[in-house]
Amino acid sequence: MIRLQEAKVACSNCNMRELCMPVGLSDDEMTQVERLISNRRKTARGEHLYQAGDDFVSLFAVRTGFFKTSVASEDGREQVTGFLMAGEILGMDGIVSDRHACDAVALEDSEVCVMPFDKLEELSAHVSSLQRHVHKIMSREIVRDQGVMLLLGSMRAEERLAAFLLNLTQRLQARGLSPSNMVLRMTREEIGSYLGLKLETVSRGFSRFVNEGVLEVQQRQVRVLDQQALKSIANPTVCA
Amino acid sequence: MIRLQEAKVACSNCNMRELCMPVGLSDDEMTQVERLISNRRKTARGEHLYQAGDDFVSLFAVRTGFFKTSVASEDGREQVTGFLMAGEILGMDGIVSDRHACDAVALEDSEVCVMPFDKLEELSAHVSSLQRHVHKIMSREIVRDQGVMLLLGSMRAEERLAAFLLNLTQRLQARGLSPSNMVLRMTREEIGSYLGLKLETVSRGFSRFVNEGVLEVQQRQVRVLDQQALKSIANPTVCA
DNA sequence: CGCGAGCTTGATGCCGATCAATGCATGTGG
DNA sequence: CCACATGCATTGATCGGCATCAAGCTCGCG
Repeated sequence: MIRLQEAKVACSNCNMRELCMPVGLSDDEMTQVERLISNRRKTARGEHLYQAGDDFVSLFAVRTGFFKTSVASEDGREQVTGFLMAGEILGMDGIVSDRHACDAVALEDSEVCVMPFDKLEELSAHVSSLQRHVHKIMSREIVRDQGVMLLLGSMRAEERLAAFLLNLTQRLQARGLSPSNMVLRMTREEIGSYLGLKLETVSRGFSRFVNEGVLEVQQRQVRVLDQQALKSIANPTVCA
Repeated sequence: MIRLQEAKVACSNCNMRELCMPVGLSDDEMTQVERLISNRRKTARGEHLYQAGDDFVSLFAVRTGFFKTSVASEDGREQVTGFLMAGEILGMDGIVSDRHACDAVALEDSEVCVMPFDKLEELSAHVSSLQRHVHKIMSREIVRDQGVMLLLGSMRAEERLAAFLLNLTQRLQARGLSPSNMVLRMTREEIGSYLGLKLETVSRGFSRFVNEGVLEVQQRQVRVLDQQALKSIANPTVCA
């Protein structure tokens, strides 16, 4: 009889493998990694995976679903710092002080693989490709953040929006999904927070793109009609 | 006879030690770390320590001097992503793709300790406190970047400027320097780029703070007269 | 069905960008 | 030592993009 517990999906079979797992592991090493992350956790839409101030114990790999991360200033302003989809890693903000520095909230019912960080460190001391992988994941996050700074510091509203949409299409494509047809998991307000804009500005941007024939938008359903146009908007001088 | 080569300053004697070195190393481990970073490099004011696209080989610890890091969009806009002073670590942007993703430029004559990254990984596999330290340094950078996003995405011009000055005072204080008396190493334009503002706006902000009795400013010489006022400007609701 | 959360769209206003002129310090060559 | 150039900073005037305020719309859901 099948257990009522969720059926285990091993990393070696996981279709997100190439996104969150180092390549070139031996069978033995793979087994060790699978033991490390044998634990899973479901997070319902709207629930926190963790909050600022929580003890840091584990990193999380998104298996299914969609998350946002956000930081709040002391006076209550919230800044969305990222949107995360399957195969991406959450929680690295907590390493430095053993407490999480931001909130992570599921924007739809989601499931993550739990990776206890002390175990991850221990194993990566013996498996150099895993060690390298951990470093690359953290470095990737640093580079991504620099890109967001560039966006927030030097782009105008419609450029930001175009860059945001392009980024989404690329990440969907990397997962074998349609890059032109997507359902946004977040509200206009959350997009605005991420992009340093008000929700009305985001909405107007979408409307403008629709009028220009770049997008079709129906609520959160977005279809990219002219990816090239998006690129030229996001990066005017190069693509004009 | 003393060698004309620079006299070696061992990490164990370096006054930046507690900033860039893990605590609790045994003598033997400390020796290994010192061997790892035995190499130094001087960078004259205005010169690049590295540029976007350069092969990534090493991390760098600032020994003396001052750096900025910046990313450029394809159409040439530049965004300053950080200012680095003694004891801080440069180069982690290069790990993910084995190429540097940003530029690092010395804003005054500077010297860095060179830490070959493959050696650092090898050693950190054997010295767990070093491994942990590397992770913390990268995590700290991620958290810092989130703070900059919050600043760029949700603060107004004078709030940004106040937060920037407060951050500088804190870092100077951590180095045993006067938190109230500082010489800015960067131009108004570079401050503006970092804060997502134009240089005129930065200048006007300084002038306003001077009128309000919060600062004294003479060119790049800045004296903080009222740190509490700066805090209440940076974070209006909490400190008002 | 009716409520409420989220979205769109319009009117207005303000903050910071832009444009422009001047000031100031440093350096360089006559 | 002065004349001039150059880079950086300050300050004023004006402009424009996005925020703000406000009203109505859509859709999912109890």
